[in-house]
Amino acid sequence: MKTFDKKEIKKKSTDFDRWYTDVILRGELADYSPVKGCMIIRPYGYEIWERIQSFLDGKFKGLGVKNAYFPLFIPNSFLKKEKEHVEGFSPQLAVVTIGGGEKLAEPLVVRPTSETIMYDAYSRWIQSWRDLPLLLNLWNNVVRWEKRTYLFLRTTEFLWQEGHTAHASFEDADNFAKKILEIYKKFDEEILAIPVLVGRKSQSEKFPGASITYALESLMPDGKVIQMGTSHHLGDNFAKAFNIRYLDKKGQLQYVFQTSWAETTRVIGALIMSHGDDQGLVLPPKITPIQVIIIPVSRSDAAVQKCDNIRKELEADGIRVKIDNREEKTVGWKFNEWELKGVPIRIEVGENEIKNNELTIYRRDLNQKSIRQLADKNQKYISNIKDLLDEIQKALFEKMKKFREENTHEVSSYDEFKEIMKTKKGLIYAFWCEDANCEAKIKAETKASTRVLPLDAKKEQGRCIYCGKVASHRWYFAQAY
RNA sequence: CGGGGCGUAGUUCAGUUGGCUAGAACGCCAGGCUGGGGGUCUGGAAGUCUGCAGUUCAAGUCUGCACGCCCCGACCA
Repeated sequence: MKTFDKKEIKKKSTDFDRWYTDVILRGELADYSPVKGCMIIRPYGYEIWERIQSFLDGKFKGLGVKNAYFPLFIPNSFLKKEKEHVEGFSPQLAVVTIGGGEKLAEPLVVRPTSETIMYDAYSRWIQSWRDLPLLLNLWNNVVRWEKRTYLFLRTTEFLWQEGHTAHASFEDADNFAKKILEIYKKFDEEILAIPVLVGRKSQSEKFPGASITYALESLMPDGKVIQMGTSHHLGDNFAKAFNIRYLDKKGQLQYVFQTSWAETTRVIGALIMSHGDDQGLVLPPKITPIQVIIIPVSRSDAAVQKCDNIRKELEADGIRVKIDNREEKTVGWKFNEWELKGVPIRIEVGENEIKNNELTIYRRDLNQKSIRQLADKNQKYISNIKDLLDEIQKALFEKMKKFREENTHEVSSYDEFKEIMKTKKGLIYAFWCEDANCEAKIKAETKASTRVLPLDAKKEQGRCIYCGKVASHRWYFAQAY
């Protein structure tokens, strides 16, 4: 018997970056493409994206948001209308200068984000207070010419949703931006089982053109942090640049206040990193394409029948279940394959199970096999499996939450700060005077940047970790992906 | 965009001081025996050795240039 060559996948603990890439490629989530920096998302990975879309789309619609589509190409001049915006995005743009064999009069930018092309339309569509709020969302792709790429986390082209709303007042816009944050938080924590920190970005880290950027950040097992989503309060910056005005009830011409918010295929990267182990992917039950894989160990009629009975019963209750009855693969091969692909529960059906009226269940998150006796032949499997899926979902979240707690360091000296960044990394919670200069120096010296000021942060008295001047809040710092 | 590494079968790679009719393993295809942790036997298909130019009787191997990919930094969701 040949043993599985574990060298095909590096260990998560010792070769984290390599492990991450191996798991994606071998798990058939994605593949490299002929175009540098662009990735192919394979069916198994795309199915995860579809589940993400389906959950978020439903929640957005619950807030009254409608989906729309805007063009891939944006006139170059549009981007220039908002000063910070163009400065932020210029280095990353792909620009089309030739069309149909002829040089274009005005270059077209491949959208890096759609604010400008949408708000040009908004300026025509919004005339009256009755037109507000205007709540639109796009499911599309965007292009940002990244110098260095990494599957799912940083690719030149990526998929996302971008929501864009216009409101009558600053407060309305702020409330909406925060409602979106709640949706993202619920999604990240309850569906992806990844705990997030929710807060506000510093001036230097905010979206180019925004007044306030809110973000959700998650700590990964290697001690770095991934931004899981953002929700921007754009103030009236774009309204002024694009002249988006409405007549209020008193007949006064007013600028609108806007939000934009996004969550991308990047979260799939976070999903892989957060839960995976040396065997491969570990997918939370609520997001995985397949929740239960049934593997017939015997080829007897009785075993085949039993597999099919289990499948029908689980399917009837909405569980995503699949039988792997491929003739050409051996049982051991199938075990390894579905572990690599992160299926939460495996049910093995052979002669023992039939004879003893029991179920052999393998839990992917714990890599543990257990045998469950059934009281009689008519007892249903469903409650067992449903409860177990819930239990796994919770266990994955709790595990990550515990990890975050253990790797969040409240520090009071810069030496301590530096020491942590040099060794175990993780989240650092420390006073900062909010001077961009201190922030830049800390980043240059330790790689840690400010991540967020928690939404519920209380005002305290302290001294900036770097310069020692008076500081009123503690911020989260970490090295970001 | 800087620094490093590498381009040979689908994949990972081997290929000696230049001698090649270019190999292995895994994978793939056909069939047999199997089946509780990547099982096994037999047979088979598969290559513009990244490209271009040069040196040479002879280039996968040496030289130059180009292109591509991977890794590490700065930029970024």
